[in-house]
Amino acid sequence: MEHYKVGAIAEKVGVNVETLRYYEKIKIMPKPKRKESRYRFYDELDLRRLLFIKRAKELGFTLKEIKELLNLKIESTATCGDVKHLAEHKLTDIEERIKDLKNIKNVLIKLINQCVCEELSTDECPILEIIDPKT
Amino acid sequence: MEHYKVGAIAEKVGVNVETLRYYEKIKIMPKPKRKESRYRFYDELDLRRLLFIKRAKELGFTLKEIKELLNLKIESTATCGDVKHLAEHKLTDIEERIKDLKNIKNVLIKLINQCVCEELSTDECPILEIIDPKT
DNA sequence: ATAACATCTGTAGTATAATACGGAGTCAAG
DNA sequence: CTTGACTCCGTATTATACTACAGATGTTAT
Repeated sequence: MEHYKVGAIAEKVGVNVETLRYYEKIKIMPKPKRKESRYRFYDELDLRRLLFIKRAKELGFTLKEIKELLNLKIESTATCGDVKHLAEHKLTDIEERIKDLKNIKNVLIKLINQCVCEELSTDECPILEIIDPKT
Repeated sequence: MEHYKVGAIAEKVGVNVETLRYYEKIKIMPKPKRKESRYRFYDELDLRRLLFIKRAKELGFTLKEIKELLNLKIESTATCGDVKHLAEHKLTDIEERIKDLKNIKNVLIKLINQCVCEELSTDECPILEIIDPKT
């Protein structure tokens, strides 16, 4: 199994070393193993987790929400319903995000295609169509 | 044309009155008209703009990025190429976001379907499949 | 073996995006 | 015509998410 010192994993993912310590403190990353030197050592699973956190943040999730996403797993029949409920809620949220991003995408495509330098309506912002597109 | 005092538009959109003043200060919302009372008055266009800002923020854009999106418009042949370039860049970004959100969506769906309370693999986090799905 | 560099801990500081507060002016209902 | 709600402005404070620093210890390349 591959393993990384804090500086190596930080560089690989493109975050600051201090960020890793911070994530450990707020318990979004687990406490890594230590060598006799007391240095932190991370593995592939940590790497994937960190990559996920980074991307989810870019997608607009807070660290709190990301923590929830990462803790979604079915542990027993007892909690199964709760987890399912939470996951369904997240799913709805994500479907709405996708929908809205697709709207933005369409407006951008229109904007780019208009960009053949035709005459255009004065100073109207095409982006505003996103929220309330002209039918 | 409909018009709103600051409290009215704030409530309609679901933001704080102070937030509107803040957006004005950082120039992401334009300076609204004032009545003799010096009260701010907003119109439908302001409303749409504010709604867009709110949603774009939830989608993970910073206020700086949202400002850029809102300023995307083709003003003259001179800047046409630049705007097109910027818009294309944003488009790529948005397409990647959609792709990643769809991955998360698929994992959540799988998770929800597993939720018929079958026996499940120990304590593996299914969410980690998102970044690097098992082929 | 001795620089140069990485990591350790704890604490302090920063950037972004609000959010709150104080004291004064404005509006609208009874 | 006053009283309570709304708005004004400037400034201060807060929450989130880092980011930097200091001083000590551990590692590595020559």
